[in-house]
Amino acid sequence: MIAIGEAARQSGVGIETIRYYEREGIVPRPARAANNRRLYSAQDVGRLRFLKRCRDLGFSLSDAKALLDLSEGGAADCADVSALAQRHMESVRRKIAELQRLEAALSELTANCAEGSVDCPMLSRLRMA
Amino acid sequence: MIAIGEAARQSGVGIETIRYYEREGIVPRPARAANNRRLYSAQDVGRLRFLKRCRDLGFSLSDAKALLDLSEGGAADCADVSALAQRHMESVRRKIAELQRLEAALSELTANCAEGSVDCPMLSRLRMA
DNA sequence: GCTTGATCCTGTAGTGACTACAGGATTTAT
DNA sequence: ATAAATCCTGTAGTCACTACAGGATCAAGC
Repeated sequence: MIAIGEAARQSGVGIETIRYYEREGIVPRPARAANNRRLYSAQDVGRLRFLKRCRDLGFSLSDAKALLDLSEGGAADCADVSALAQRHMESVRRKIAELQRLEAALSELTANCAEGSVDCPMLSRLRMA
Repeated sequence: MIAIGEAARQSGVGIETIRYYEREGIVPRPARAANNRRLYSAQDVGRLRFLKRCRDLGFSLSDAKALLDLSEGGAADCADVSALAQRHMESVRRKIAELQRLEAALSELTANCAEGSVDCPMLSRLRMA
């Protein structure tokens, strides 16, 4: 059993974030030492590492929690996991498309910029009625 | 001079958002009718439309405010505008790259999924020590 | 035994950019 | 006269943390 600082180091999840996950019920309340300090088992650290990986993959915290629950539930519902991941992938793809739209628009707006024209072409486009 | 609802319709900025911009000092306080209701001029609506376009291009509210200030300052500093836009474009490109990384990782993780294997391959990867 | 620094605790408030009420006043249309 | 729409102020909620404040405890070195 290790202290919260060591659990943070081993899992990659920050100390304050671990306490936040506990408050939010994302992870179970850990054991406590006689001095009231939190004590984490290897399984606790495993849960935190799992959550960290989900977050790094862009899953929302509630999706990460759902995946964790699926992972700990006896039946490893691969289909459920896959569906969740597919939905997330589609949202990632939509975000990429949206950002590419932004990039194209910005690129076009700034194209005629910095040519020393009297009125900045980007600003006039943004001002258009 | 028009009421806030009409200003919202004409600018595309929501009523609550307009009041929020006013509270935050993004736009000047508008005129008021005798009954204390806000009254917007064509210039006010123009400012809101300008901000809406900046936000739709992904600029932060403070960047949008900076662009608005540049737009209203006498000297249309095209170079400043361009620099701001370039910085924003780079952040957009970084976000695209990050999301593409996510997409690739998700795609790889789900590749072997839904094959009816005993243990879901995505979950086991997320659980790895 | 004492000091110093590291670590831990609880609880609260801040972030960005809105959004959603609550509870009330006034205006417009029927 | 009444009903529906619009407006007002003020506060709280969203997401996922992050940053304190203010204190307690612990470990290491002298």
